[in-house]
Amino acid sequence: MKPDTAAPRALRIHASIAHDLGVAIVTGVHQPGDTLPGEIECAERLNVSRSAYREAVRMLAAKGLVESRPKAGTQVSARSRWNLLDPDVLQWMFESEPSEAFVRSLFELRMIVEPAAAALAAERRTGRELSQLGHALGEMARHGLTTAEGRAADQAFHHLILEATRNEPLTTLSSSIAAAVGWTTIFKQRKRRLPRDPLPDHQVLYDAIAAGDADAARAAMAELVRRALVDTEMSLER
Amino acid sequence: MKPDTAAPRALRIHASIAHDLGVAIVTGVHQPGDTLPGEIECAERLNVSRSAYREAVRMLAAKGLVESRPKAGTQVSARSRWNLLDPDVLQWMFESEPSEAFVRSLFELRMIVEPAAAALAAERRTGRELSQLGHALGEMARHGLTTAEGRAADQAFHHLILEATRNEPLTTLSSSIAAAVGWTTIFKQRKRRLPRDPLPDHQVLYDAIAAGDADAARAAMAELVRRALVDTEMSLER
DNA sequence: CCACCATATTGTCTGAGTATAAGATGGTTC
DNA sequence: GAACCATCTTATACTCAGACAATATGGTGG
Repeated sequence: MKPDTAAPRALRIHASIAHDLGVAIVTGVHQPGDTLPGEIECAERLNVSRSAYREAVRMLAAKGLVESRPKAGTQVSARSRWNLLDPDVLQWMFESEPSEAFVRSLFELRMIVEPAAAALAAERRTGRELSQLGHALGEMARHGLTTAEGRAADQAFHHLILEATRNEPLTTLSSSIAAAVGWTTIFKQRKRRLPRDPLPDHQVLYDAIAAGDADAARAAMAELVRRALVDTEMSLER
Repeated sequence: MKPDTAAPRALRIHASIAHDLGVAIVTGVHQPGDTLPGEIECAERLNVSRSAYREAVRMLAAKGLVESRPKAGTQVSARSRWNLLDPDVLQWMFESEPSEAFVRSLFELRMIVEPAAAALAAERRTGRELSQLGHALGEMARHGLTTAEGRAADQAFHHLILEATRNEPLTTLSSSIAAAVGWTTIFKQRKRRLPRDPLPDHQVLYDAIAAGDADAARAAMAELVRRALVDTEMSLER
């Protein structure tokens, strides 16, 4: 299987600056309301051209992190203007120990959205999707969650459920959050033993979706999210 | 009262190009997978400099609408990569008659999220927030939903509820969607008589939140979202 | 209190050169 | 012969530099 997306080997300069600046903002190095130094000064300090720096700032502005105006300079926006659900912003938050309050907020949102998504999927999944779901479940069982293949199957499983909801915004939302949260979890936890076998819960969820039982699917997914919260808390506390 | 955000009088060139290109993409003029003409050609065609055009593309890339790579050019990304919950993207979608399926998806998501938010708000609202909520409700009653003041009070009412959830990501999500949907609704409907007085429903919601009754708040908000769906459908069908 | 103005800062333009990876090319292996 | 792999070419985005324009701030004067 070839990589589905040919990602650039190294981040472009503008992207890497956007990343660094973005991280600095979400971690509070630059607080909301702060005015960044001028373009010329920043660009020189980073040893990049003004255009590269400007493109980075435009990206952050597109994500609501900063606002630029002539004469006023570039300010860090109020948190309420940040696109907290932007995949990049989420990733930046999780790159450096997000506050426990934020993580809990995110899981609170997942707890609202994902069980509802599972219920929709149970009602709308096609036969084809069901069989793909079954295949992913089988792969998870074969390889286990400690292998790359197993984790890929896990992600495929959850992604298939989202697609089965036939709801694009909901799919976007859930996969963004899951990606950011899940990535750090598996990264920090790879040595640690998983506290409990997650497969039975997945099996229950699969059965509910197969049966078209929305309520059972909702309950099973709620249990899975609850487990993910526990795992994430463990990996963040240490 | 002075304007809370000093918005630039006119959109900057890069922002206006990002807007136009963004609309062209979300409306399908440029389909996912399409490769845009080169920077030089596009910039010339639009009579702008390459840097302005590039900054526009960078903004769209930050929202997941396009992907640029040397030699390959700039491609419109698959819909699954779009940040459908980005406020700008949402606004662009609603600027030109979104598909009914998309609108229904959005309301399906609201129907999942907003009642849950109301329930959280009922449990967590402070006394101060409650009194502000009461004030907003009073302003709505005084001015009615046909006046600017009344609509401002309505928005304040709903925003206060979101803040009371103490959940930033959830607040971001709901206000983005509500802004995009609400904006088009009031715009297209301003001449039309509102089909039913929305105030009683707001009153019920307020009472539930005041009483700290999560379930009642959930139900009341569900009713409000249902009404909003009807209003939006009416304004889009015509 | 309002109107005006100076000026710092971002915004825009031009033009040149570099780096990347796609796609063609040709060679190698089964 | 066909499929695979290494190499080269080249289109394209990427980066840089420097100049000028437009904007809105914050002060100044009426």
